[in-house]
Amino acid sequence: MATLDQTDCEILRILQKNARIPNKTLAEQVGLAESTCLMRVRRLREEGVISGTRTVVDAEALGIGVQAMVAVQLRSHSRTTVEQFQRAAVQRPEVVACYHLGGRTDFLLHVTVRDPAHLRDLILSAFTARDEVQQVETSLIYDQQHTDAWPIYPEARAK
Amino acid sequence: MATLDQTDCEILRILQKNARIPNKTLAEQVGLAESTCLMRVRRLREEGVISGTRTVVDAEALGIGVQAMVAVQLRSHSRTTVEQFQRAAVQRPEVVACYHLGGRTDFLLHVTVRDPAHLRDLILSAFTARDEVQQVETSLIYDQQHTDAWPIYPEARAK
DNA sequence: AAGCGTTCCGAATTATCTTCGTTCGATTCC
DNA sequence: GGAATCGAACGAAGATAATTCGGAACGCTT
Repeated sequence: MATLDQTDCEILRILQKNARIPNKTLAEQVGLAESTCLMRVRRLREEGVISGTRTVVDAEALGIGVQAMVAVQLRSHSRTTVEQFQRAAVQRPEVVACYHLGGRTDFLLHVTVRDPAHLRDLILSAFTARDEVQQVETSLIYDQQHTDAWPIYPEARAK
Repeated sequence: MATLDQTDCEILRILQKNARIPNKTLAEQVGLAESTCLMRVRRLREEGVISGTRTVVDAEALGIGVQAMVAVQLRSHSRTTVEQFQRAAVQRPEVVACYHLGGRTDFLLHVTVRDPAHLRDLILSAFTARDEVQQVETSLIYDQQHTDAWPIYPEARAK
């Protein structure tokens, strides 16, 4: 499968920052005709390089007063145990991200809750209470920053 | 400032999943006329409830072969030290997210790299080498899942 | 019940997206 | 070498969607 050329990278960089930029404007910025630009974007979508679009919302406006990272260690690392915990974790609405890690901690859960009391309830009922969980360590998120575009490394588009 | 009503929540839930849904379709799904729906979306944008839109790309297609969470402990917790480290971390292109935490670890960095060698180079040169850094613990990300919509708690829209 | 503000609607306008036929340059195949 | 083929790009026309606008319905206050 073809690799991403410079124009593709440019398109991806712009679209990552703003998914709703008009195709017309995007075409101008990358120096292509509208139709050609549209074709490239469509191809990127069809090939799965672009997997979706998201609207970013303000956590505070949603009533999310507290965010935390919850590090979880499991008692056993059998496939069934791991998968069972993961399923339980991600189906909690408060859990917005679930990272399965190698190393000391097995899972890192990014949770979004109303307030400290809500956090406590969530952790006690959803994590600590589970049999397969050995240890839970919660850290409040004071501040978070996200880049608006992921890096692109040359020779990309493996699949 | 007004609170989010049920329709707003509905709109936000749909837009979080798909930022490029046509306004026409969105209006149908929430049971509003196009013009009214458009007005509500515009208001949400103006009020900062919607802070932007992002295109999600496939990490593998970008040449990102390895992702990791890097937990960093600083030697000092003075404001200047913390801010200095944070600035240095986020300006690295490989760092796509930087969480400032309370608790044992000070920072959690989500890094995206080509391969294990790249990871090693990044950690040694960007983190371990820094004076303000006391300890670094790296965990590979085996798997990650993100919810496609954050929870919305009643009585929202504080500001 | 009248006044006021808010929310909503639908049609007309404007802008954008998408398709299509064509051109151009590079590569391959006689 | 020269014709045929392929891929990528373009621009105009047609389809689709976004945006604006005047006015109607609703709920509250007075």
